[in-house]
Amino acid sequence: MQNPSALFGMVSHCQTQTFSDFPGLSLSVYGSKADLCSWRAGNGGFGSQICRSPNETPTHMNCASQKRFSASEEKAHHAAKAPRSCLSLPPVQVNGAYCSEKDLDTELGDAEGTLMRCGQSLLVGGHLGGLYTQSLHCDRPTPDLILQDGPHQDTRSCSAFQRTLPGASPGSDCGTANRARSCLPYSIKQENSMGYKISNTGVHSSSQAGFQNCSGGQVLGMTRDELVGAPHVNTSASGVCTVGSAVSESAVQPFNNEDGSSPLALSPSASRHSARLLSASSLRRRCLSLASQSSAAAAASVAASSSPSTPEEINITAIICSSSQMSMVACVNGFRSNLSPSSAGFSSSSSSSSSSSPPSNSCSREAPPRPPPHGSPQQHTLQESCQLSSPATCLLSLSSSSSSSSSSSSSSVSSVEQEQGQSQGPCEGRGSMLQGRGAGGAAGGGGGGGGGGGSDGLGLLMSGALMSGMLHSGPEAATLLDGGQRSGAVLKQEPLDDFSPSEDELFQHHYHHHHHLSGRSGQLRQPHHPSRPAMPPPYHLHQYQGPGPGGPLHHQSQQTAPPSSLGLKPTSGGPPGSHTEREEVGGGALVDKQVCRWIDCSAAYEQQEELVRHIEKVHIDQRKGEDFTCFWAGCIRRYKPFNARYKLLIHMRVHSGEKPNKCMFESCNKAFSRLENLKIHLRSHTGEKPYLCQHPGCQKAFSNSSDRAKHQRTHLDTVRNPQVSQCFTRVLNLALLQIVWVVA
DNA sequence: TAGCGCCCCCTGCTGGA
DNA sequence: TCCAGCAGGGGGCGCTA
Repeated sequence: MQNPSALFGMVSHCQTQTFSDFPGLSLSVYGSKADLCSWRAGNGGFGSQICRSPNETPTHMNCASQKRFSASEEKAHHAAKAPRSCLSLPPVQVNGAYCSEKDLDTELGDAEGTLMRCGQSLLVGGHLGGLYTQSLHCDRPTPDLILQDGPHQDTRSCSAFQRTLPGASPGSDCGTANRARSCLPYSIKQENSMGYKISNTGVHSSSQAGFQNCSGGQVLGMTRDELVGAPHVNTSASGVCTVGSAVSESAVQPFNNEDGSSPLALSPSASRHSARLLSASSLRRRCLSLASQSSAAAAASVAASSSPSTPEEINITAIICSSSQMSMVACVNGFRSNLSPSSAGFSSSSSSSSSSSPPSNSCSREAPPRPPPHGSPQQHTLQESCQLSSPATCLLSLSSSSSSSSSSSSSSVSSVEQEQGQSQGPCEGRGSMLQGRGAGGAAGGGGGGGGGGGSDGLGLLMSGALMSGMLHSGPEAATLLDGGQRSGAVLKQEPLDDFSPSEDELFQHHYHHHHHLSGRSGQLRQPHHPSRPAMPPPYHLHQYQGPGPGGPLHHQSQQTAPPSSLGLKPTSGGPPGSHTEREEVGGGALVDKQVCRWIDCSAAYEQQEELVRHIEKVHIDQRKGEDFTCFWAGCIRRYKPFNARYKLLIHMRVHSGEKPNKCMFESCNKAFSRLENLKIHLRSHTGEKPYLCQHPGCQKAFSNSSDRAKHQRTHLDTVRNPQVSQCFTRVLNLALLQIVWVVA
């Protein structure tokens, strides 16, 4: 059998950052959904041949997903991989020490910043508490040494540590993208895949070049449109990289879904590098998973740019430039959140960020209620007492700021936040989402939430640092640590989508309930949010008579149990029964009611079946040709539409608790909302394990592909490199010191 | 032929043993 | 580490207008 080292995982959309402190060491971020399954068995010697030839086809892959390669996918693969070729690599030197294969075999596993020989793969991210484990694969078709996302199943995100050999010439066989990065050994390539688009090579290369060449400060000072429209930026003198058009493409676009468009809408041109589009959420996960790596990278950049004229600039630039795409985005967002629409200088904004806002993202439930809604954004920022360090918050910040800059006014965002603040205070249960939005909205609002945003960025880095166990002690560090921990905690949460549900949900619900509850708060809400996507039709379900006998029980019962119905908890897709409320009926008995939490709907039923019918009839069927968006309060999808009615229908089972697929085995009363899950469950009865490990020589079988994927990653985590680990340890320490210094 | 519904498969994540 | 469950996304297939 052919060695499955065929590396389909490469995608041209990548960014690479080099560290002047470590000549020849650079960080690249790759990504592609097409990075499917394959790994290197490791039988090649150091500097051995790599990769696949441009003519190789996916049929060479030893991959469980192989069969899934459709013609279009293959095309995508070929388009993406064709430019790549394989070269033999000589041993390379890292910080004065040559990396031997032995080194690679023994030290590389911990992931953060490791070098690999071309063709090798390794697992990264596994140390992040199981958070979004990723793998790297070295597939550098040039005489460079790369660590790059592995082609295994966890292909949705990729990061790579690329080490370029000083003086090495770009691989002649490199495609446009490769040439782009090869020509700029000290550059950053940002993955453009992020889902939506990244189009063709030409565009990519140019944008990538822009990314590689622009300075962080420049970029941060730019608007999203500028980022998009100005892919070419001069290279900073230090060679420190850049957030450039890559950010605009991969970071901004994916998260800028506030227009109500599906992710696809953001991709006018199909990507030739990715057979499948990535969801924004998955992208964020990816980015998050790279946090720790980015920390190290950040430190490297910090070291590289260690001649700061202004601390803020230096630090921020370092942080941002050094971050992986993910955390880079987060940091950018965080700092961008400090910028007003007119956008003051980057450094100044960052300065205000670090000085005017608490470094820690404390979330105190005892925080005083928010001030009146008409405060300035800055006031808002300062008054923001609950800034969870959700990276998604940062992402949202960017999204919000981006969208707000182009389509919605900052005031609109602020007003919503203020509404939220008024309605539920800064830290109510839904906080993680709402605050995320809050920060994001603040960012869009022109500086509001800047502190939070800035902290978020730091939080991400700290989070990564924490994961690496390299924190320094001290009050500042402790503060950051707290933030970082929070960040880390939030990182594991379901990523915020393009925008928080909180705004509309809260508004809708609060508006609705406040009206129904005779204005408990007495604060009138604005009926519309200008930046919101199309809202569900006004069903006026107050008058709707449900299909069930007696019709729906209206929500007035919420007067006695409003919290759950207000979606204050991120039940998002949450636990079955989250739609259930307990209502006191005549005689004092408590009866569970199946409450419809569709926006602007207050129907409640005694029977789940009635609720299911209600949802389907009223909320799904009436959607007709509209996008299939779930407007369930607190739904984690944040109004992101499904591409098919059926999928919305299935999704609604999450909220309704419907589980029509029951296990037919005796003594097994389990039921499932999806047939697929039932089938998987049945395997536990039958003992069927159709998923076989594809690793040569491994005969393990699994009942589901997920387990197999995890297992297969263990095969990748076999190489280590002590030198590189030391490098990144050092880099990480530097980054942490820098962060502490900035905050202090 | 396009649109739609349905299904299948893959994937990621989580929790528990 | 493995098992089990949940849920989303992409794509294929068949039916229908």
